[in-house]
Amino acid sequence: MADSKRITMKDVAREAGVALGTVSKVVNGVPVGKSYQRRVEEAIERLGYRVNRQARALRSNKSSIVEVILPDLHNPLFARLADCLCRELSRRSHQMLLFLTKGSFDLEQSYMLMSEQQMVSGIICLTLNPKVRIPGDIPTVFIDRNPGPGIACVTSDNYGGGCLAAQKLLENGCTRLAFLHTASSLHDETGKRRDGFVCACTDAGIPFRCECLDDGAPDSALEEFLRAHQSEGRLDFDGLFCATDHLAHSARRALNQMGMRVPEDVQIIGYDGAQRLGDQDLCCSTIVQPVEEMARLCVELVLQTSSERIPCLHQLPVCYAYGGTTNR
Amino acid sequence: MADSKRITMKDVAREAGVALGTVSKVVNGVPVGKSYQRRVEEAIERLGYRVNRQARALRSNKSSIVEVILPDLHNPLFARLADCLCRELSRRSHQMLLFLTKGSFDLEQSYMLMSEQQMVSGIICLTLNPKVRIPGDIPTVFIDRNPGPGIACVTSDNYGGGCLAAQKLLENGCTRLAFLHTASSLHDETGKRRDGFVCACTDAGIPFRCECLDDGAPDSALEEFLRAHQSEGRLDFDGLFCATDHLAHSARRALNQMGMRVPEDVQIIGYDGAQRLGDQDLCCSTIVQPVEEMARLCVELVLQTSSERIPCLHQLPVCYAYGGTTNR
DNA sequence: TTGTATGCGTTATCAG
DNA sequence: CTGATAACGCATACAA
Repeated sequence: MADSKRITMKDVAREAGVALGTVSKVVNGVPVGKSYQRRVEEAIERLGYRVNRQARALRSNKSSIVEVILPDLHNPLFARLADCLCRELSRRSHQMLLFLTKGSFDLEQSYMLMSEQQMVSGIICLTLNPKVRIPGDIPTVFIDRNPGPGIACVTSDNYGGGCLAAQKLLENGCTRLAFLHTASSLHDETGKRRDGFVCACTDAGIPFRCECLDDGAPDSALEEFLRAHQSEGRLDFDGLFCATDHLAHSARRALNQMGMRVPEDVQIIGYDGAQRLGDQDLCCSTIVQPVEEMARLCVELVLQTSSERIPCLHQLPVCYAYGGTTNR
Repeated sequence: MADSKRITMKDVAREAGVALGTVSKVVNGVPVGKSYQRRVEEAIERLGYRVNRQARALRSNKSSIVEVILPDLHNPLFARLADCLCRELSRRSHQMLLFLTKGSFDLEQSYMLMSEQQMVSGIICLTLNPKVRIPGDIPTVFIDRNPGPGIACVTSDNYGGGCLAAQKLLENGCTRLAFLHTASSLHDETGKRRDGFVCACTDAGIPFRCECLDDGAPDSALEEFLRAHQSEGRLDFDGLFCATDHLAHSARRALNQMGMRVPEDVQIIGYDGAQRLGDQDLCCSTIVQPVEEMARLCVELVLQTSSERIPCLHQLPVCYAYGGTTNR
């Protein structure tokens, strides 16, 4: 309203009595004569000049915007991820353009390709579609999905986490284990949670079973599963590893409704490290993903010059945390 | 890598054998000769052309990006807000550039002014700084903060919600009430939660007290408050309204640790409608904010042409939801 | 060193 | 209704 027209480099140049190019150099940190430097800086200050990023992007074919694609922000894990990514990008003078797919393959694909019209400097994404096509000429980092050689992937140590969950249940006195997951909670890299679990059980010579719940009606499928494994008021397993905290939480509730006590009758471990209210206590005993480190690494990888893309699969270590659904 | 250079309108024009301006018209839906229309569309399809939004923004001085400023995404309310805003913007062919301030006044201000270099088409923000300066020439919508005439503000009916909380506690048999909040949970519009609560108590002739907890160490301040109001194993109030679900959750935990039972000994109502794991059960009985509607309205207001900015304070209705910390 | 001129991909103006 | 042309704000190769 007040200032009807934008301040441009040309205005600064006029105000400082120098040429346009000189202003550009000062703005971009290119060395320039000492007195010119001062005059330009003063003019910038006086006029309140701010660089127009669109014009810069158009001209230099590079912007300070990174595109981030996630399923949603309801899942506390994704919310934390978005939070950390945003801060880390800010710290490195970049901005986050966020897209939410709700798991839709079509949306994943169209957002993925939107970079072609946006001139973003990179993409960080967590997609479900196993064969999403990526724009060839832009740095891309996947989370929990390994699209093949040359493309970076950041994930937690899912295999190790699966092992760790089994070990912790055994340490806590469990003798028969079970693993629960939904189809969507076990795509690509995260599928290794089961593999690690299975391996640890096998190594220990412990009986176990794995069950995949229908994504459509997980709650009723969950209840059905539990009833099928219950006889005379007891379950035929005493330790349960769930592929996500979300599932673990549902399982705990269903068990309580069936009159079973957690952790007395059955102990549960989830995966993610989701907290109840964002920054308070865990909602279950769990394998904690190092979200902050993962975010940092994603940003580092996506911003680094494409030349040095050495290792493409990055697995970050997880740890176990007590959250009330195990003995300790 | 594969395609070394971008496809531009010029390429399409050459391919279709028409002039540049004609392509632009087709792309922007401006009427054009039937046969030209077809030829251009075919060329676009054949070449896989996509409009360059930066160039468009530079030229037309308008982009499809809306800047959203929030404190963080750990708070489930903010996460839901960001989620809904993102979807709503998408639905209207816009993108969300997200900034997180963690409540820092400086960051709020600098992100607020960043729009000046980004050519965004609007700002939706939830800021704490009472006198943040807004860029004059860009549509801005505040959440939970009313910066004065002419600037749009979207909020839940905080006053009505405060009343409702008191009423519900009374309905559930409480006879002495208390209100708890932190400084940051009670800024500007949200302060009316207390006003409504106070008014309802006064009208009903019910004794009550209000207490402000130190933001720095809310947990210890909380405990101290509770102990001060406890004698012989009983509290001197039996109904507690907390300014946020977050606070309500903390209060419940602290009370449990002190050996008090919720809701038997004291009933608690929070504010927000935060869910435990994003889409599961409420973490306490609460006054639910209509987040989705608020997001929709924010987007509508920020995108509408600045001419018709009639009412500037929009209060959306809240409702009460049982979440286990009251009798019903 | 500093200044000048060109073009990034679009949109908008105006003359055919 | 169509086609050439001039900006938009900035970066950069090139000339001074």
